[in-house]
Amino acid sequence: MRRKVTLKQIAKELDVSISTVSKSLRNSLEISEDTRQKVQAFAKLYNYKPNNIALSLKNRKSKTICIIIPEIIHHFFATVISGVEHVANEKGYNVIICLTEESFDKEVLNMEMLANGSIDGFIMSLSKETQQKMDFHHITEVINQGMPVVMFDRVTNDILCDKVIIDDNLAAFNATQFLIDKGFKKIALLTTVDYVSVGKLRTEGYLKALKTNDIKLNENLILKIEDTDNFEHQIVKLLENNDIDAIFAVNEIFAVTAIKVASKMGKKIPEEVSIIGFTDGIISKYSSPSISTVSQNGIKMGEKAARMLIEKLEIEEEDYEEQYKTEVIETALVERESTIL
Amino acid sequence: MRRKVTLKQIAKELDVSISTVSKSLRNSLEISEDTRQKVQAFAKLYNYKPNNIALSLKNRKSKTICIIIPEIIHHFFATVISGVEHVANEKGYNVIICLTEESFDKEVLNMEMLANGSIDGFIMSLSKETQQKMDFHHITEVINQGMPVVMFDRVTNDILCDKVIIDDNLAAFNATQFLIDKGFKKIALLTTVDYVSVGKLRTEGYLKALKTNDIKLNENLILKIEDTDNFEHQIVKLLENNDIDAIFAVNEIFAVTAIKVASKMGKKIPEEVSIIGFTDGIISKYSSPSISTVSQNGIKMGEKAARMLIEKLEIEEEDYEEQYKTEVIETALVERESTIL
DNA sequence: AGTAGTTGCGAAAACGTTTTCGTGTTGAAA
DNA sequence: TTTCAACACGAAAACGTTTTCGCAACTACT
Repeated sequence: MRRKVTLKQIAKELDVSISTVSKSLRNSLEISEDTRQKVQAFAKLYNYKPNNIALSLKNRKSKTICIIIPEIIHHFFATVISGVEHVANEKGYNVIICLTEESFDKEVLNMEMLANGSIDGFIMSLSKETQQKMDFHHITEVINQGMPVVMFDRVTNDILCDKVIIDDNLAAFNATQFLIDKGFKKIALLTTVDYVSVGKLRTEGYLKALKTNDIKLNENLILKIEDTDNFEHQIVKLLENNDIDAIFAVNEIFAVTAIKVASKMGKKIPEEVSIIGFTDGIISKYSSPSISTVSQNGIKMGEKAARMLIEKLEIEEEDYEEQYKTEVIETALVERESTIL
Repeated sequence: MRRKVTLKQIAKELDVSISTVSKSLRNSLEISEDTRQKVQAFAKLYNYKPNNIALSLKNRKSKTICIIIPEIIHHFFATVISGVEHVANEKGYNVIICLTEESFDKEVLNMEMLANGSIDGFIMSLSKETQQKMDFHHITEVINQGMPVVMFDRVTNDILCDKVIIDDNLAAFNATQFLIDKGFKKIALLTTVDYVSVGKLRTEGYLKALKTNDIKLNENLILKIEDTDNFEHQIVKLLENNDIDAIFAVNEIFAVTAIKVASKMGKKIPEEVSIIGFTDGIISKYSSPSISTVSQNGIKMGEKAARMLIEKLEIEEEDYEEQYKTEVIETALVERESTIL
């Protein structure tokens, strides 16, 4: 067990000053060729690597960013992390993850914990509880301290910062329009409760599409699912009590569950009911039938968010100007087996 | 934009020494009640929080652990992270993630980068390339520096350290035995190439089950899939050229793909072919038919690994004794629709 | 020989903590 | 009045870097 060697030890060993060692290793011309060689050889021999923590303290930046998400066992968030990690790695940054488990308190705690030098900036998607409470003081706090924050997917207008989103409204509109263009008029909507920002927006897109096409809204066809644990019977009821020819679901789980339920009820998909989901995850891809879906490119979102954050981080203090952008990532409709041709 | 306040600033403002401030905040009896109150009030007012980096440097520990995995867009690894994060959080540790994308070089780079003070220990699962190369110098290096490492799932006997695994061999044996007990004798195996440690072990379990039950091995029924991108046609061929009544797949993707392929070929599942997968992920759960599978509790593995690592980290230097454990996490067979009753 | 410029290096400060040790002041006991 | 402990606080070192500045010693020019 050989502890890591430090500048001090090298200096002592070689009987020079710490400064000389440091400069030699950074190839400063201030130091004679001779000494440099000697120091470098010694450092290599003992496998010297500068201590990151000391560097962080000195430079007052940790080259680490934190991504805060509700949960990780969720394909979309996993893809976002992947995107973030990818560009972070490329730019020499580390990524710390924090899971809020949809809890406001954990979100606050995590941010407070890390905002004290450990990290240089945040990339985050709000927890459900935070969205419900509409309490964002922890975020303003951090921003006021001069720490950049980039929000993605689940964002809020109450905070001024960079954001990366998809046009949930438009994407939902397009998906619904797609169904309408196929000739469907009795389109059910499986959505979340309204305080989930993306759910709300997607619901609005659905409504807009109906309106645009002069289809009368039937409230009975809209199912707002609160508890994501046990909602199959709600879908059963929806399908039993209504004559439905297509379903638009605001996420994968809702979509695949609808398929399962419908199949069990003997409805053929897509012949009798067409289904479109949201989030192009692994479920949609491997489901039978595979699910047509609005693809929300998590990797791209993550990459974009990371790029925006790092850009902010690397602006020199003096040329800093407060200016926030909201980037909209393109979505696409991926046609698979759950919709008729 | 109010920069974070430091001990120094408080000291200056209150006209006392830095030591006094520090002690007051830690409620040292050395400082008079009066001064303590004053300092604490001031600190609270200005929302003082100690700088983590400075603490890390001082204490020579960062309270951060790193988890290195091949990829994150993979249900199993996501669950492991979730488990790790959960106990890390509980114990006051942060989690840094590194993705190797199955690349040896990235694995080495990441470890070297972080082993310099940034983190206190590693939790890792080997990349495919590393397993193929059998080059583990980067890991021994880190361990020699006195940094604890816990390996999980994809481990190697060449490294002495704590490990968390499932009994892949036994689990595969049981799954195969389960099929045999149903009366099947023509059981195909969809597995990986041998250098993937878990794939190899699972293959061995399958072979053992056949042997134990005196079923003659038919090499044609074993498909070793190398390229995970485009292997459907291989499965098609397997099913076309052989009379098969059951399939054991060493992962979810293989299993669900087998289902898709078989269904397309008109084979009824589970009536004509029963299928068992490995890894109880989201695909198996939501596939139609849902897939019977060997459940490998990622959360538990992550939790266990984190606990083992943190335990090592918190042992006092003097009572440290080199002793490594390998924990085996229980697996279970989850019966779903892809196997007959 | 005297001056100016170059070369090579070291001391020390800084980043923000914690902690050990020292020291001056007070109060009480002898 | 002297002595000593208790009290309240500050100086400084330490963690491991980088960087500024200062200072010798040498070289080269008048």
